[in-house]
Amino acid sequence: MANISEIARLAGVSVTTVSRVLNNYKYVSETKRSKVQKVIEELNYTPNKNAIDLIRGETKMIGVIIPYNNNQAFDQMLHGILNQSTVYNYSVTVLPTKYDNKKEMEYLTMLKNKFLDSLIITSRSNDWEKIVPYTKYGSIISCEYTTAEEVGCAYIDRYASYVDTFQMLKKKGYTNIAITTARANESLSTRQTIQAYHKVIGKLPPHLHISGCYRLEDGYRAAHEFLQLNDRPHAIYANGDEVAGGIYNYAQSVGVKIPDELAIVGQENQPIGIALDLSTVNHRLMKVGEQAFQLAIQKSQAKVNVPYEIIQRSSI
Amino acid sequence: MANISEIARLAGVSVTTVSRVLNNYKYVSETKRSKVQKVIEELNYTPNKNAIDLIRGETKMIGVIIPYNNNQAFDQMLHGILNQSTVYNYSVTVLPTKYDNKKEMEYLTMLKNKFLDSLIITSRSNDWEKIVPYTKYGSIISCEYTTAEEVGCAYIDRYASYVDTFQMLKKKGYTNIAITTARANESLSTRQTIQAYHKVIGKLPPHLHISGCYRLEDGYRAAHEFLQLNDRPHAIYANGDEVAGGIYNYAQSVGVKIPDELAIVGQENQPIGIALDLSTVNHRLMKVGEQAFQLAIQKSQAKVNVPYEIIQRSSI
DNA sequence: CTGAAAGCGCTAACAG
DNA sequence: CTGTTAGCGCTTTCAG
Repeated sequence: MANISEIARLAGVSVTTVSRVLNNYKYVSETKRSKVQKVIEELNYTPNKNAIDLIRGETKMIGVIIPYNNNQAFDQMLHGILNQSTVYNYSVTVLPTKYDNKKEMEYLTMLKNKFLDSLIITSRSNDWEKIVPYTKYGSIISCEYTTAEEVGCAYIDRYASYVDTFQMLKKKGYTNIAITTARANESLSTRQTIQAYHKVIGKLPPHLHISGCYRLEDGYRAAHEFLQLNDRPHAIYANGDEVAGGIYNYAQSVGVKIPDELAIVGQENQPIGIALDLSTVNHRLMKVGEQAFQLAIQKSQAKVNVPYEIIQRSSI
Repeated sequence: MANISEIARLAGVSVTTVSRVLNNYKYVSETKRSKVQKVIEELNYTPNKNAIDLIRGETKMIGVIIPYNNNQAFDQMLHGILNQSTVYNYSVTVLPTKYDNKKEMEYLTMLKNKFLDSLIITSRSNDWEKIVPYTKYGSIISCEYTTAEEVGCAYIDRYASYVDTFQMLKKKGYTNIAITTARANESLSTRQTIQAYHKVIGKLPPHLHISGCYRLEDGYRAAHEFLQLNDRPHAIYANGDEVAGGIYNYAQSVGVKIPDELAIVGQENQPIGIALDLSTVNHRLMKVGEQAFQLAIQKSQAKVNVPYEIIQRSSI
C-alpha cells in the first residue's frame, strides 16, 4: 500500500510537507496542501497507525483487565469505560484473566511494551507489589480500593455497604442470615463481607456461607443447600442479582414464601432483580467504570469513592 | 527505556543476535544466548510491540463492531469472541458505533491503517457496498448473513427462526399476535420478523408492532400500549428476554394471566427469562461469536450457519 | 513556508 | 553460528 513518500513523490513535495498536511499544520501553502490532498484522495491513502504509535510512543489504547468476560458486574464496569472511550476517542481492549496470575502479568507487560497507554484493573489476582512497578510504564487504575499511592482508584466502599446491608437486615428482625460469594477467601469482597458480618451479626457459621456463586444456577444450588438445613436461614444476602434470582426461583419452587419465610437481597440492580422485585444494593458499577476511565486518561492517582445505594423491594 | 541495540551493546553481540534470542531462533550459541538473556533480565527489557507490528505488518488484534455496548445480545457475541481470543492469543478491541455511519467507517479504517488484522461486525449501519472494499486490507466477518462473497459470516437463519416461532404460536391457537423490535425498518431483523409474520400470520397491523425496544422498561411500555387496545393481542413475540420480562411484569401488575390471557415469547435465553419461566428462541449468540472469531483468524469467507433452538416454557 | 536527514525500535536478507 | 545493513512508515529537528 501507498506510503507517505509515495504521496510526497506524486505530489512533488517532501514527506515533511505531506506529514504537515496530514497533521493539519498551519504553515503549508494552499497550493501544496490541496495538491497533497488530491494525491491522498487518488491513492486512497491512510497513514499507518503502527508507525505513528511507534514514533509518538503513545497509542490512545487502554486495556481493561476483567477476570470473567461474561459476568454482569464486570460487564457493567466495562460498559462504563466503553461509554467514555468513544467520547474521548480512545480504543479499549478487553483482557480476560480468569484470575490467572501469569495471564495478568502478560497484560501488565502490554503497558511496558508500549501497546497500552493505561490499564484499568477491575479485579486482580496478583499482589499489588507485583503490579505497582508497572505504573512506571503507564497509568494503572484500580476499581477496588488500594493503599498503593501510585495507583488511582475508582472504588466503592464495599465494607461500608456490607455493614449497612447487614444492619438493615438486623433492624428488620432477621436473625439467621446466610451469604453467598463468588470466590472464597482469596477475594477481598468476600473477606469484607465476612468482616461486616462479624461486626454486625456475629460469627458466621460455615454452613451459612456458600461460595462459587456466579449465576442463576449457583443461586438454585445455594438455596437448595440452605433450605435443607435444620435451622434454615431467614435471610440471604447474595453476591449478585442473578444469584439472588436463582435463590428466589428455588424458594418459590419449593413453596417457601418470600419474604415471610425467606428474605433475599441481591447486588448490582440488574434487570432480573427488577423483574422479580428483589431488594438489592446498587454499587453503581457503570459509574465506577466511567470514573476509572477518567482517571486513566488523566493519569491520575486520585482515589475516588463512588457512592452505593440500597434499593428496597418486596423480597425483604 | 532500553531498546534492542542497547541490549546488543551490553551483551557484546549484534542486534540480530538479540533479535534471534528474542524470537527463539535455533542458530545461536548457548554462550551468547545466555549472555543476552542475562542482560535482558538485568535491564528488565521488553521489546516494543509497535515496532514489531510495524515491521511485521500484523498486529494480532481483532476489532469487534457492536452498535450498543450494553445490550445482552451483542454482549453474548462479544463473550464468544473473547472466549476464543484468549486461547488463540489475540487481543480484542471493542468498537461501539451506536449505528453511526461515520463512526463505523472510522473503525473500518483501522483495518486499512494496519491497526487491526481483522474485523467482526455484529451489526452494521453502512451498506455492504461501502464495507466490502475494506476486505482488501484485512478479513471482515459478519454476524449476519450477507451475499457479499468477500465477507465471511457466522449467522443464524433469522427468517427461518421467526417463521418457526410464528408457526408454533399459530399452531397453539393464538390469533392476535403482536411483536416488539429494536430498530424499525432500517434493521434487517425487523424486516425479517415482519416478512415471517406476513408469511405465517398475514398482514401486520401497525398497532401490533412497537419498535425502540431494548430493555425491561421498553417491555413495560410496550405491554402497557398493547393491553389498552380494544382487540388486545393474545400473544407477543418480543425481540429479547429482557423486553419479554418487562412485558411479563407489566401484565402481572395489571392482573393479566400468563399464558391464558397473554402468551409471551422472548429471544436469547437470558437469565431473566429463565427466572420468569418465559419461552424463548435461543439464537446461540455466544456460539455465533466463537464461530466468527474462527473465521476471522482463518481469514475465511465461509458462510457458517449456527442453528437456533426454540425453548418452550410456561409463558405460552 | 519547505525539505533533508536523523531517528522511533525492530526484523530479515545477505554475506560471511 | 554471527554481524552488517537496509528497511517498515512515519515525525521532527534543523537549516534554510
